[in-house]
Amino acid sequence: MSQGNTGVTSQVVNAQACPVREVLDRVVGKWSVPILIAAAHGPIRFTELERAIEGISRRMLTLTLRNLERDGLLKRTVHPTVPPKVEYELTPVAHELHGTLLRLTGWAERHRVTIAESRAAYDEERGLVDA
Amino acid sequence: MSQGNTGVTSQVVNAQACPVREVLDRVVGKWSVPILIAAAHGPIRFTELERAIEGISRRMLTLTLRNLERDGLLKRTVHPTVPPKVEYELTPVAHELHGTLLRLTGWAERHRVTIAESRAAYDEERGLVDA
DNA sequence: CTGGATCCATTAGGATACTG
DNA sequence: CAGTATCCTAATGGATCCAG
Repeated sequence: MSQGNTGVTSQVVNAQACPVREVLDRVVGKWSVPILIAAAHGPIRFTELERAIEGISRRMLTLTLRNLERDGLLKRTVHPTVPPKVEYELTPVAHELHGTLLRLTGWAERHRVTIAESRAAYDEERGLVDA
Repeated sequence: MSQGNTGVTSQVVNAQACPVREVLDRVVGKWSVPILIAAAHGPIRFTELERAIEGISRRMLTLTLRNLERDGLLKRTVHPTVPPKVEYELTPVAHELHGTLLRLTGWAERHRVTIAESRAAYDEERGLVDA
């Protein structure tokens, strides 16, 4: 049991995670998750996203939206009205990811206190052992 | 259906994703996922991780391991032998995350070709429409 | 073997101002 | 409303050398 990794793991992680990591880095990037979750309930407008996420800059919202659209995770629809109206919605591929993202945030919610405590304890041991 | 986001989403994303995002940024960071997956099969040594992940620098491996240990996701065991032997293994909290991480990489594997194609198509439309 | 420390290049990302 | 462009700082991360 203590040797379950020797020689096998390297191939699993190498061959699969490497091309996958590029995808994941993009999809699970800093702002991608909240955007995908916010857009999961239906088409959502630029300004709505900007307010919903709070903390995101207009610049990063634009950049992340572009990347998600480029990767085929978001569908961008421009309504040629005045003032302009642009809506973003998940593509089928992104919808498939939604459940997993909820699991991810669910896990984070359930354990965020425990994690914070662990971090505090760790810092205390190393920061001011006996001062 | 096209208005499912108005006013409701903002609270969902704000109140939940914000504290959660800090946790996620750390856990789903660039190198955390491959490390957690590689360590899921049982205790694994520093050098084994270094070879298994391939592309990670010794520095980033150390830093990410420290963060994961600090957050209580990895348990670090030092065997006082010579030469030293250090093993990392998932904590129960991290084990709870493992299934979700596999879903995540599974999704990335299934769609990475589609995503690459989408990206290429997007670039072609904008890069050299008729040149 | 398992790191820590330092230096340096790249990139992410905020602030701000401007536009169709 | 929905962006784009520019500037500038902070963080990321590789390379290298040193150490218990």
